[in-house]
Amino acid sequence: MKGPARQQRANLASIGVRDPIIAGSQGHPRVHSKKRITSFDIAEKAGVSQATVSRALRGDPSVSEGTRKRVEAAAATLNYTVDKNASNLRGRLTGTLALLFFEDPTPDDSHINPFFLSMLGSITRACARHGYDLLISFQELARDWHADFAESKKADGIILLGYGDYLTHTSRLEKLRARGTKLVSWGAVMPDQPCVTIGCDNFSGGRSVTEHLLDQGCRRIAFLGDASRHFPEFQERYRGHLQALRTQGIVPDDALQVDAESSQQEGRRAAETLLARGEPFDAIFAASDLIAIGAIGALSTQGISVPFEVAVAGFDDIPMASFVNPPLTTVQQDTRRAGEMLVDSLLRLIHNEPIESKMLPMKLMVRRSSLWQDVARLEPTRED
Amino acid sequence: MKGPARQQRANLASIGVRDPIIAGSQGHPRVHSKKRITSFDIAEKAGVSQATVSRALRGDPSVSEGTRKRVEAAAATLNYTVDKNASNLRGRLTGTLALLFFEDPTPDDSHINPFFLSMLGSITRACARHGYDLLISFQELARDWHADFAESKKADGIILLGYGDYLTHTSRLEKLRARGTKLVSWGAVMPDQPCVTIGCDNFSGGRSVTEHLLDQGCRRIAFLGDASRHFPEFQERYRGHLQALRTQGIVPDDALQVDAESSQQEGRRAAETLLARGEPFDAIFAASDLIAIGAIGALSTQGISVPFEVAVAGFDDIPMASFVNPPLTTVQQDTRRAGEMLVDSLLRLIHNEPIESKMLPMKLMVRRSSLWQDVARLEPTRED
DNA sequence: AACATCCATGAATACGTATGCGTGTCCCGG
DNA sequence: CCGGGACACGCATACGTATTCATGGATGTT
Repeated sequence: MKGPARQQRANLASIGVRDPIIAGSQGHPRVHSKKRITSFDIAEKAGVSQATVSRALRGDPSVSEGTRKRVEAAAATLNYTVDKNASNLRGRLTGTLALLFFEDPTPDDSHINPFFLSMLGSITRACARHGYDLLISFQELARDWHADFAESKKADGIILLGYGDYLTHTSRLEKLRARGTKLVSWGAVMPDQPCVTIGCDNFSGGRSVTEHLLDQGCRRIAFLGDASRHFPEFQERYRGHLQALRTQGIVPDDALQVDAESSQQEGRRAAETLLARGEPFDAIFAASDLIAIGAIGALSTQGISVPFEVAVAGFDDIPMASFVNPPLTTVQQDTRRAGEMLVDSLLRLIHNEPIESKMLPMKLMVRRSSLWQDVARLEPTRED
Repeated sequence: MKGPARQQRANLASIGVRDPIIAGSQGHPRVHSKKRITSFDIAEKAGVSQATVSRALRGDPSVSEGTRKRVEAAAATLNYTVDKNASNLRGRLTGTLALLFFEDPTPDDSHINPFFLSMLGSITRACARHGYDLLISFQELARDWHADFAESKKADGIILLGYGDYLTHTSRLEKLRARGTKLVSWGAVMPDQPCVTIGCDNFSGGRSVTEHLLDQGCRRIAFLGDASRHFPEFQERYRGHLQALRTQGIVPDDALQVDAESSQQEGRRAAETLLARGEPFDAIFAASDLIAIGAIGALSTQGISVPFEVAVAGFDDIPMASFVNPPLTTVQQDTRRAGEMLVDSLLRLIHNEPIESKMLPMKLMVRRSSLWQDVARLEPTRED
């Protein structure tokens, strides 16, 4: 026993000086009692030490049952909550995952791409199920996003989400990985991925769309979507498209491909470009549903009937797809499963369990927009 | 001066013992140099004290220009980022807002209500614009949500979002407010609100829908939506509906109101219930677009034509509304503006500026689903 | 030239929690 | 009656930053 030792600090019924051990120097008299309730208060109330409070509250087995109950009761009475900042500072985990969302290059600012909204929903849900919070942050591709989040320690891991080639910022990703930052990304699963990636099988998806259109008897199938390497997902879909064509012995015609990013405006524009070229075509494979919907609008404006004159298929199966007229044939990405996988993978990574990139299967959803041949012209307009 | 004083700590070129002042006892030799880079390291590198680093990095004007530059350079070189946990612990702000999202009572688990998804998007954007991060958390109404977030100090303020009567958990809200928690909510703006609320003018919106239907010549207008006090928004819409009727001297018929929560399933069920009652009706005012869409499905199944036999209007103007067939007449809530206002208000609250509840105007969007009377049966099916 | 002033900086904490280590107590076998 | 566990728990400290107070030097004033 060395003197009066450091008393339990507690600010419940306490006065003036905060910390007796240094009371000699000069304690700020801090009168305004609006202090935060801390574990010391709980400790006092429960008649134990702060350390025991901490242990009790986080379920340390070395605390006896009775003590735990008392502590919990005291905490409940005082409406005490652990300060996550302090907790995170001391421990090293935050119980939070970060979602970095990369904008489409065309931020039309009004609506977020519905597909990502859907992913957002499922990721949020998956996080909730695991007891994690989700920190969301929009990012412009140009910015120094890696710096902001890397070590700011606000999250235990990062999920990268977005269309486009954000994954090609390899140097940044490398830096992150070098520092041990845990991250997984959504996107095209490519051979030389700089980080673990979960994505849908865009290649197979693309192939099955084109196969379906070919089955309908279409022969000149246009592809609307940016096929450059800046949009790996689109590129994969395009590759699938080409392979399906070649399998049938059809030689792809470059004149039937028009670049477009994922929005209705772009889809409309692309379709108009296509029409302006004067190349005959009997089907459109749009790299995303939004493009498809925009394209249908353009065709419709020009009095071209879908699907009777031109069959159309999209990609993503956004909720809208089944409600447009005609209902849109498309490829469904299982966003629910995808979100879960992203979160699961990230959590495993955080716990140092082995994980690897994975490709999810896709499902072709055939609806009226692609039923080109001799199809029932009977039912004029009904929901699917 | 008491002895060698506590040296600048720095772990860059340092060896073994971490903290010289307690070196006497026994310092863990911590060999693995995977230590975090701290402001002390920057301080050493820049030849200043840790305090100066902190000041320089957060733009304290008392730091000279030269010093600041040197510090910034050092920080950049070492890839240093401020540890938000420590920073938040010391300062009292987190630079983060929390969004508590209350599930619809019917969590169909696959898709989030599109209206809220839209709000989510605009809130996220607004936060980003203000340089705040957004922490998202789903909540079940039953749970002790107030405890979890109140003082966990992960966020500077809270936005409450959800349909339903979560705002009536007055005791919880009171507790929060008593503790000085900053919060704003989205919802029906009612007289005795327990906290600042931003909401749309549901009453006027409801009234204008019914006025429009009356203008079309409809006289027996059914209302599909829960009109109980558990859904204040719906209730307000219903009140607006009733007022419009009474203004025209029409006596509301209780048989024309069917409870429904906001989902397609519920809409379908409600419409079936209505039909089963055998009461004649010539229009449906659905309390939300999802309900409306479900109802149209039910009518369509029974071979009842919309809008020729029954006019239908919804509420919310979710993206889908303009794409269903027929395009749905509805009331637009300006989610973009709403999200901005929520964030703005919360930030003001945090900065102790005065704010008050506010109601946003709504806009009636007339589309084909409600054009009941002598309308052009010409155009069979075209996008809006 | 002496003194008040201002500026840039350093020293010393506090923020609230988690945890390694040590200690007192109780129980049991010998 | 004693030694050795096992068990619960308290002590002291570190986590990394922000801020208050003190300080030393440069500048301005009479």
